Amino acid sequence: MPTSAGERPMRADARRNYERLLAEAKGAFLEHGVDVPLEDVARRAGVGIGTLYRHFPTRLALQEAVYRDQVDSLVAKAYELDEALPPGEALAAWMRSFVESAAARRGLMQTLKAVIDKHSEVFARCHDEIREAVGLVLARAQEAGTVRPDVTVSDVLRLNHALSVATEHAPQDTGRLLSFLLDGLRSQS
Amino acid sequence: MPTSAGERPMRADARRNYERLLAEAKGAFLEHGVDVPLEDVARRAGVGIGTLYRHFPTRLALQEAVYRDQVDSLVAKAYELDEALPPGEALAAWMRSFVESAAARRGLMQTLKAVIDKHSEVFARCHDEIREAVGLVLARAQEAGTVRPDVTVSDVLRLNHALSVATEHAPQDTGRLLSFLLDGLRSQS
DNA sequence: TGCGAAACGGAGGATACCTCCGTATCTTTT
DNA sequence: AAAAGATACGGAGGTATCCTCCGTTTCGCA
Repeated sequence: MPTSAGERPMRADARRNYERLLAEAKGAFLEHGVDVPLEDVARRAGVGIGTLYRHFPTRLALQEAVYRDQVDSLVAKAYELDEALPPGEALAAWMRSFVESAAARRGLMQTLKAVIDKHSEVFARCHDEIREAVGLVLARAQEAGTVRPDVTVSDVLRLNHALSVATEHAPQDTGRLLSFLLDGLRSQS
Repeated sequence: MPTSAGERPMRADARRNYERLLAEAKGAFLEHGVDVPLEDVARRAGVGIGTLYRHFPTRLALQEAVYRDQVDSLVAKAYELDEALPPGEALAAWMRSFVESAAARRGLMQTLKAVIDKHSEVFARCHDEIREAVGLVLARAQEAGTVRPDVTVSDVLRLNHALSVATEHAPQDTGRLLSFLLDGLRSQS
């Protein structure tokens, strides 16, 4: 969100730079991993390093911002699948798409974890949004009987993350492992 | 292993320094994470930075060496549980102990992953040992019918790792998530 | 158009990495 | 036991990246 929270709108140049930085950071992270020198990101965006640090005081702040886009699209996906599929199938489909999209974003899963563990404010917002979306899909799956009732939203998110990390460099195994996991979530033991 | 592979034994001072470095690295990783400055490790061990780099040319090499100890004890644990428990239960017990011990070693799970992905030689040795141990336990569980036959050793290791990373900072959820996972490995769908 | 606020940029101090080579220590030989 | 040769040590210093600080520039409002 390129406006200072609740205050007057950003100046035009500031907003422009913020957006260019975000876009270039996303590209740079994908190309060179999340440890790419921040000076490179600044150069790609055509701004000074000082400007980068003003907008994103830490590396994690920049990673969070990039990450936020992905959360948004996962949230949208959850609602979309909820409408498109029968209640018993949407959760599995969403988890599949989560894990697949994670595979394309190298290193960002570790960032996600760092963010989760840090209880950051940025994450808190994403957190609520994604919990709400996944909560909806999960509840329907449980009503439909395809997921046992004692599974929580946190469980789903955590397991998704776990699987993403594990198969980051072994995408061919992702499907099998996810299906084991889904079986586990289904069975009433 | 503080002897140069297959060649003449290390000089006494070299061996001493190697061992001190390893011990201090283990401590420093636990206290400050695996990103602790290597100069600190060298200082703690009472050697120069050059000595550290001679024994461990990269950070990963040092992490691998520390990690190796843990693999050894997990391998031992697998054989131990195989003897102590009925065949259907040893695998679950081993996975439980893996995940629990991982929780105590912050950051090292990420190292494990880096090592796995790198196909390093050091890992290759550990790899064989642990695959053999887990393979034994897994095969018995499959014979006993508590694990479906299409689960592989890689699956078990990968899932273990995933869970360890995911619950590194949420140990209270570890048990539940693992039990979901085990249910998934058991059910024939 | 002019002025104050906001943002920019990059120099530079600090930290960490890692190599290189003169010095010190150990081991073997006589 | 002493010397020679092999091996290992240590840390100075070049390089890379981080991140702050502040003089300069740009923007927006009146």
